[in-house]
Amino acid sequence: MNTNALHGHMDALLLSVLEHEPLHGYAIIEALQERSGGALAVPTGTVYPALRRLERAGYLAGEWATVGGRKRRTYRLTDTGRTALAGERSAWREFTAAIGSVLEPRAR
Amino acid sequence: MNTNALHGHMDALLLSVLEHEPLHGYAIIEALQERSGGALAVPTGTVYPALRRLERAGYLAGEWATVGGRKRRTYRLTDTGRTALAGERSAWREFTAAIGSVLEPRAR
DNA sequence: TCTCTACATATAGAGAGCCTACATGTAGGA
DNA sequence: TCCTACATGTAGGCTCTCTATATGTAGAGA
Repeated sequence: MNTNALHGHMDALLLSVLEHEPLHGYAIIEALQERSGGALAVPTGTVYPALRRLERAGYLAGEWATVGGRKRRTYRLTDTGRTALAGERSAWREFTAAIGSVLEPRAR
Repeated sequence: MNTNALHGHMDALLLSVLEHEPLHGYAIIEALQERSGGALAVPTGTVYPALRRLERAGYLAGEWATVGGRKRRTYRLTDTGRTALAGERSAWREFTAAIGSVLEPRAR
């Protein structure tokens, strides 16, 4: 899929994937791919900077850990992030409704 | 609505609005607003360059006309554009399905 | 007559955000 | 030893949308 079109929806995706459990970047990428049935192949060069951005925004809290000799930065959703996620969800519904009404008007 | 998030979907919108009748830029903007129930307020600085881009791509054919003393550039969908629209529609369905599956997973 | 609003198109420059390509390093299997 | 999976990160480029601005006509109202 042309993930370029994600423009602006990446945040929602990342927050959503972290809703129920903290994950590190690499695992987030895998989770996105799995949850979307393989459709979302988001490159690392997109995800890591985005996670930093969301952390700066206060939506995520990141923490370093070492597992099996490898360093990981695990992110969890903050309360502010949880609120933001709810906002992103309703924005997504509005967005699809608006585009959908133009693209696939119910003939009536 | 944050039309910035339209990124990449503008083309589909424009092609779709021109599917059944040729329109000029200003009328296209109004049609988008009307069809979306007021949700899509796309600025002229976005639409006019986008129309030129689609014309260069061969999806639209534009023609000058004068109506009531005002000059208009009326665009109609070409055959190539019609094919592109079909592609945009299926891309849109894939896109929403992918994001949707991450954002609002059917709890099951 | 003057002014305002609607109609109508267009460009320049800024900003956002995603991408490609590259850099770095560990662990484990062939 | 080499390759693959795991794991994070930066630099620079590109595309597309936005804001702001410019230009001009037609018609309504003061």
